[in-house]
Amino acid sequence: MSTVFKALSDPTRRRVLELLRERPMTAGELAAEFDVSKPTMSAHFTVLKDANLVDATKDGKSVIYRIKLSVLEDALLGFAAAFGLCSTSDTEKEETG
Amino acid sequence: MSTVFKALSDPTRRRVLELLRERPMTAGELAAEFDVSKPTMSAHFTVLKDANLVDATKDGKSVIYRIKLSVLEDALLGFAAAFGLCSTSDTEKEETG
DNA sequence: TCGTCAATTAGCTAATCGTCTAATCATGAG
DNA sequence: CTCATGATTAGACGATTAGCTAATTGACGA
Repeated sequence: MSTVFKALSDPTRRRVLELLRERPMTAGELAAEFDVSKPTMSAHFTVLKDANLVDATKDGKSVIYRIKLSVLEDALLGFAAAFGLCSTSDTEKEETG
Repeated sequence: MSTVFKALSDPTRRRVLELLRERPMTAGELAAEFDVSKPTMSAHFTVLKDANLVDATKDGKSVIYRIKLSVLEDALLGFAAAFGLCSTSDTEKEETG
């Protein structure tokens, strides 16, 4: 949980996720969208991988990154539901204490 | 946005929010729930205040903290909605498109 | 086997974070 | 005013973070 929020706390990484929401992209394609060096982007990818928010698969010389929406959903909506902020079908509960 | 996610990235601060979800509490009451020093807790409160996730009001010698659910909701659900994970503005309704 | 390209690792720096103790501020009681 | 209490500020310290350049790895094509 901490790793997810930590990953989301950086604007660059949030933007990466938004880009991946459109379609899977290679590390190079993603890096081209930002003003920082490729090694820096690689570090961001590692943070996202550690948070289990993206999936990396090798394709020839490239690495294709895909967003894992279910993990993002679990973290965000699960946490929100704990505060009664969202009704995720089965996650609604009544804290009687 | 970054400040909110950064605030949520620490387990102590998430727990503070969960406690405040039950009822408003003073800094001392909150600090008593954790194993860290009061100045450390005060620093956590500052992070939460900077993220606009809590509100602090002075009451005599004490300071009462209250959660600002609407801000948490805005950040979490707003971001989730950007990924099609939750309905945009109707928390009652199902997906409207 | 080489050379090239995509990506990551290695090594470094500056800044930020979480934590502590000690000191300070602010309020209410005597 | 003086003291005690609740809370924050000041200052320090180790760990982590985001960033860079340079070097390395891994997968092609010639």
